[in-house]
Amino acid sequence: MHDIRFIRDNPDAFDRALARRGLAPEAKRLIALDELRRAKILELETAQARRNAASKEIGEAKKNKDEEKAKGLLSEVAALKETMPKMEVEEKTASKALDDALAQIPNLPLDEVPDGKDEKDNVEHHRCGAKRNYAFAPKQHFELGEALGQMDFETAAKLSGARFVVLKKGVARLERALGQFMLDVHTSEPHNYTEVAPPLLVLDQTMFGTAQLPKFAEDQFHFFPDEVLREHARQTIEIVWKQALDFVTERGMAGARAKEGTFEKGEFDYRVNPDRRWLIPTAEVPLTNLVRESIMDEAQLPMRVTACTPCFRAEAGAAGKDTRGMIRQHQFTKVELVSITTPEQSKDEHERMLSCAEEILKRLDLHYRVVTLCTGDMGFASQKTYDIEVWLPGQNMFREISSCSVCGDFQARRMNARYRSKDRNVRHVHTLNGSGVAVGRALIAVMETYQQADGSIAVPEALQGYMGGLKTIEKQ
RNA sequence: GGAGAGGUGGCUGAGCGGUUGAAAGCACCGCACUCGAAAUGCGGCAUACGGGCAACCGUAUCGGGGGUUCGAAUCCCUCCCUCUCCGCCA
Repeated sequence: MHDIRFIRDNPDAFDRALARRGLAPEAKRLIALDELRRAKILELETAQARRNAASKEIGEAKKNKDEEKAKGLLSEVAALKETMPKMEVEEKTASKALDDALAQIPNLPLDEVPDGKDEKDNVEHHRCGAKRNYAFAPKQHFELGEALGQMDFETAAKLSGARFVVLKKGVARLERALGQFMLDVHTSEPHNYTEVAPPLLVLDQTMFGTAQLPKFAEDQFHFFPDEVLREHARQTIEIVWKQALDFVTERGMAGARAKEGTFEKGEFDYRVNPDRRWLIPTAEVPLTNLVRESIMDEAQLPMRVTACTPCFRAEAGAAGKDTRGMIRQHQFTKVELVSITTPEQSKDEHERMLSCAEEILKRLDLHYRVVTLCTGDMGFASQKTYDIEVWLPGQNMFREISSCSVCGDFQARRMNARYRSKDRNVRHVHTLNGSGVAVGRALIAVMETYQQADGSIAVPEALQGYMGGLKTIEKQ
């Protein structure tokens, strides 16, 4: 969420930054909404000030037994109160219009972020490790997993539909080992993140805080309690029934077809609904919101937290993409890193976070590269993002395994997360998040990288302690 | 799920219809005292929004929303949350 005062003071810079993301200018429209809002506030507050002053005068007049004066004031307040409800509604409407518009606008890229349209314009930052040579044609992870009898997509589809998997035996344990290993690395020196086990189900305002809402609702899984859905259905039917009745009364049955499709949905607010819960698409959501609506002490910053959680994504826009294998699932495990910092700390923290994520791949001895995302490929809340792409020999390409973003105060504004600086001022914190790393995709990378000619998987040294000393995953 | 108690500033805690944005204490900041520190004394100390070049002024906020009233932290309704007891349950 942007600060409207910044936009007011720097409309051209704001629009130029949006243009770098390939977006149309917004400053003029936003400033107009803001002016309307402020005019309405002024109008309302002037009336309230008069009402309050008059009320005090009434108190005094009554104390002085000046009934005449009290009466006059009373009628003045009565007249004022006639017009005030309308002002209140107008003020609320104007403020909401501005807030809604602001909530739809993505964060601005930092100066050093490369301009570009899509992932083809991302810029390689550096590489680590090298492609291995195989004396055979390397297979993809699902070929390996299915041949081992430890990765079962068909059964998963029976249970849950497409984009789920059932893991078994060594492969299941390998996934667990990866998560444990990553958490252990991040919670010890020198990374020093604090381990957190957060809720996986969150409220609307929490999803709004990290900017999954309102714009990306279709990418998420959510649910309402049954009684809320029943009530909604009841209201909708009532409204449709009434509209149909009105229409028929007005024009007779013959004209009814013409109006097809125009029946409105009920007055069910899909934007903020206190009865709704969302499955988290990433632990970034609960971890970042840990500090929502609070004022931190500067001494507590930077605050670093990590969690290993399941993540749930509807993958609505990815129909037909990566349909084979575990690359793109509705449910996957991920270790997430989140830092809460002061504005001065966030840029260094971003580099630090990237190196923490890289450390995992180094210890697993996986080949990867780091790219700086271009303006057109960055996420909604991000000011700057590094992706880590791991080499998959079976797929013969680099695939994203981590994404580290610095969000500035964009999320902090939405969450109202602040800190008290040493000079006693209260300011918004900066937030950062990154995968450290995606466990599902790390599993894929390990399987494809460590595959052997006979289809077995060598267990990386760093993981053997987590696998009870197991050195090879083989068919059983 | 049932019964009861309660939600006030960073914390503890008063207020229960009219200079109460809110006593008092703690914490914190400044000053004095001191070679320094402690102790003590004096002063300061909420957030957001709006207006103003500024000094400053206004509005809102005592869990959320709604109502009564000229006026609500105080009265009424409703929702949420916390605690205690009972029931159910992984």
